[in-house]
Amino acid sequence: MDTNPQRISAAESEVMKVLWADSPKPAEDVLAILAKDHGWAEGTVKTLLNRLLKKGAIAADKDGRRFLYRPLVGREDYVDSESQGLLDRLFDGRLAPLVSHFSKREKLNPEDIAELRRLLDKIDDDQ
Amino acid sequence: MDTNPQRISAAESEVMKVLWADSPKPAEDVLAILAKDHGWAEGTVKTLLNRLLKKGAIAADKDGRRFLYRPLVGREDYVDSESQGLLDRLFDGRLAPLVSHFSKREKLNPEDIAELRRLLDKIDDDQ
DNA sequence: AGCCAACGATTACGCGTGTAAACGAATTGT
DNA sequence: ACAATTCGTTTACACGCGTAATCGTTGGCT
Repeated sequence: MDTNPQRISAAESEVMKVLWADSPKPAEDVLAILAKDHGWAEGTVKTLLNRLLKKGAIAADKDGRRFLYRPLVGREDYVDSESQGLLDRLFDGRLAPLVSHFSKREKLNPEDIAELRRLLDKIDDDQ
Repeated sequence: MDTNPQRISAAESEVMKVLWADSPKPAEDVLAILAKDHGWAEGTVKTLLNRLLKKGAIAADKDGRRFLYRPLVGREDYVDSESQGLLDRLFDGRLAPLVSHFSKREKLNPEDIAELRRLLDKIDDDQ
């Protein structure tokens, strides 16, 4: 059971990031990285790993005395649902209004614009 | 006190949307809209208005026996912090990777692409 | 003057989350 | 074999949020 996609919280997503970057990994390695990056205590990381397990977002495979954790939810899927959600909530589900917003806020430098243009050209080429 | 910008939750943002659309408004009007759109009870809307007041996101001006509510936080600012937050969390703070992501997920139709191109051209013209 | 209606303020309550500590079982070193 | 260490599991706890109900006050109506 648990066919339903459960939400991954902000703190949990930090754990996912670590596993997406390289997995499978023992809890120890995950802890080491998150302790360094976020100052999280061991218990915190353990809790997050367990919650992710319950949510079906990761799996744990026994490897001798310990477990190796790996993501079940793909990073692309996660990123997609998060960004689509934001677009839906704030920009009528479309990208252009978001870009327009950033432009109005002067958050686009010429380099960004050039990069976007290259991207669009490439998309056209591929199609 | 309360110089710090407090976070606006999802439900609260629905109230903000109503006030951004047209304000000032008495609670009754806000309620009417949200009851219709989301089926929220009176108490729910009152709570949300109060939380927004405490957070400093809206103001209430006495108008006879009731209050008229109006936003203090601008919609643009809200949209900006939300979208910048997402970009920072998922796309290294940059727009291009997001657009690239959408393209890979085949969420960009030719019309979207054309619109983006027009946007970029317009930005260039303005600068 | 007293009661009712309207409206804001206070209180409630379960769930998810951030942040851990404590507990228990298994393994390894002595 | 026993103790210490190492992992995973269970329990904890405060806070924000979604979702209201109830309380209290004030102004209007009779």
